[in-house]
Amino acid sequence: MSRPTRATTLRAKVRAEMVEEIKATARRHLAEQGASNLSLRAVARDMGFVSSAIYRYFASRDELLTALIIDAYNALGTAAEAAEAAVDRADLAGRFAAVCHAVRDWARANPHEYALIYGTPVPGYRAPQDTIGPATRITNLLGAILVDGCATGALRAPADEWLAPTVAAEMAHIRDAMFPGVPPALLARGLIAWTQLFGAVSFEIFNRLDGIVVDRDAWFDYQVMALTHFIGAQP
Amino acid sequence: MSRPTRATTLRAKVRAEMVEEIKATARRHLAEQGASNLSLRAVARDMGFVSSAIYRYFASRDELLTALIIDAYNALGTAAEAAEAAVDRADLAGRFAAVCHAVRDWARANPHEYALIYGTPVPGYRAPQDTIGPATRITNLLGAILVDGCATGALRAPADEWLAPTVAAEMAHIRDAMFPGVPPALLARGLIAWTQLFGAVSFEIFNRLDGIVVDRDAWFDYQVMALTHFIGAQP
DNA sequence: TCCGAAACGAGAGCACTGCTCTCTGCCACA
DNA sequence: TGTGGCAGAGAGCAGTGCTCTCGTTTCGGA
Repeated sequence: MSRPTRATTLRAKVRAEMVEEIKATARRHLAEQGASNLSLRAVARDMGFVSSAIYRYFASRDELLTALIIDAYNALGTAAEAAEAAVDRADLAGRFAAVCHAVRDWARANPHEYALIYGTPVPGYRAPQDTIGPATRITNLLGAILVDGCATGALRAPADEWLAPTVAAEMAHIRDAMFPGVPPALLARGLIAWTQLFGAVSFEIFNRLDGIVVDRDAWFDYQVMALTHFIGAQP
Repeated sequence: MSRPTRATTLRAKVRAEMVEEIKATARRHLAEQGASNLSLRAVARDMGFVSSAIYRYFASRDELLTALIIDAYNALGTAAEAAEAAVDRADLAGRFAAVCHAVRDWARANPHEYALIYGTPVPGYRAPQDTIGPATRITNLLGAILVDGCATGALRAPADEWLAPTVAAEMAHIRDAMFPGVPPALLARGLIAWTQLFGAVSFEIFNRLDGIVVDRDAWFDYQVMALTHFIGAQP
């Protein structure tokens, strides 16, 4: 305990690099064959050693998948945050569109990783505690747009909206916990926008649009426009 | 060729029953463990015979899954059609709500089957031709509401909508092929409603709402209400 | 009514999977 | 500098999808 966790002993550093390398290889396999076919043995083989060696770094296949899930959430979050940060703070519609397009672009570039985090939950269910932090980066980003809009007066509650009492109460609770100053009726619309964003991206990534919509870019733009209007932001 | 296909020879009948029994058993396993863990051997074992016997009826595990997918589409379609048919034809909002609630109810009652058809596409991708017919029953139902509304004048194109030329052209094409009389701008909204419906149900079924929304019924009602308004139907 | 063909289920076997356990060599650390 | 602990190898277990072969049963056309 004298000099206990010398943050990075050489051994720890090598180990961390190994972990990264395994994840990178697994990610490559993922991109080629999807999550359900991800084989620990194949990953090990690909790296030139035997399958049991992987278990020095990940206790199980599920643990590897969980690590990939967390990385995916973070990659998506980073991409969206970067895109949103590049837009003028006062341009709420622009910020919203930036998030939407960043999510879609990342999903199209990494469809299997997107499926990993926004597709069917694979086993009974997973989502250990470690994943919820990275998972909320997108919602925080969207929520911040509402908060800023309300703070400057650019956004206000939709006039003629009626919320069921329980819904209104839940929205108020979320507002108090995370998004100060956003009226329940507006927050509800924000939640719908969040749902719709991932619904739209999932439909595209999971081939629901095949044979229906050809110009996917234009169609997505239209959907973003509709959502922008729905939350009351001025384009 | 004299009495050639005596539609149901005894053998054919027994065979068909066997197929149904295998599917039923597989469906049971599915409900317990999800699609990725569905084991042909386990299904066979459960039915009291050896795994190779299954291959007399299904050429592969994927073929069994495809059969289950088609059944799932049909079960969902039947449920939605029945619910919608029970509503007064002139009550467009009621018909729309009936479809939405039927989809959600069926999904909650059969989450793994829902995941099978609206979750991540499992292998590289499948969706053989046989699945697209049953898959369109919901869209036809939703489209018919728009068609009827336009025919009676209860629905009209949203006034201030601007569609990109390619989107407008694609909507016009879909209208001509399937939904006569529905203006492009309204059809586009209908497509968004369709996307949003399954986006909302998927979010609920795939646990995205955990820790966010408690009263799922009220929340879904609210979403349906917003969509009803969005397509211009009077509640 | 009878016989050939077709269908059927059993069983062994192949190549693969995740995971465990044991063994050995080596090297970073105290 | 000596060594404890870590890394990787390898064998092995139980499970998977799928193939092939082999008797048996049973259907149905002549």
